[in-house]
Amino acid sequence: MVYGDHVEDRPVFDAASAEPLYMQVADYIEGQVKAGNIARGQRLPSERDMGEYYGVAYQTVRRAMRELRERGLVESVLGKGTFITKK
Amino acid sequence: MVYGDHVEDRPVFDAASAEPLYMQVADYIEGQVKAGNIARGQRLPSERDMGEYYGVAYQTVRRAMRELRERGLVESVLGKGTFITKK
DNA sequence: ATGCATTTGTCCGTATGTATG
DNA sequence: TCATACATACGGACAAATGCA
Repeated sequence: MVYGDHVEDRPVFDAASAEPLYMQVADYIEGQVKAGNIARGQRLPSERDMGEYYGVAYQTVRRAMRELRERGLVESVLGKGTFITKK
Repeated sequence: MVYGDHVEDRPVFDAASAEPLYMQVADYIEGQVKAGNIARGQRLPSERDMGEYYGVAYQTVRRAMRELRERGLVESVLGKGTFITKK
């Protein structure tokens, strides 16, 4: 999947929420995977692209990715990208 | 020496290490020279071949060669190859 | 003299990792 | 949180020099 393809509406994240932005992003992506909208083994868009797409900063996406790595949902490979773990 | 001849086990480089990959490669080759496993004046395998052999990208090998040139351990000649300096 | 293969050299694009303000 | 910069790493493409048939 490439951002630009229309798969679902861009989610709206609330910077004023008690829930940190990066957590909202992480939860959203986890939800997309669990809903089957993002396949296992699939590569996510670059962190920079996700930042633009979601309207949040690069570092916020990085925090979200770190969160997802800790949850075991994704794996990041330097120079290649971030991938949804097989299971 | 050609890679394919068995001289020593392929080293395993750790992409997750704090030590950059190119530095690990450079250090390994310097170690091989100092250990006498690679002779002075000898030509190294091509940078592309070393990349395949070591499981790293061509540009990463190039970076390692630059490091070794700066250390004075090797000299590169366009069209010919990279050679271990006499001293 | 003319190709052809080999090798180093250069550049670009993409991506993650780290650090700073 | 955001913006920016730099380092590291990979992949592809092309150029330049060398050597050989």
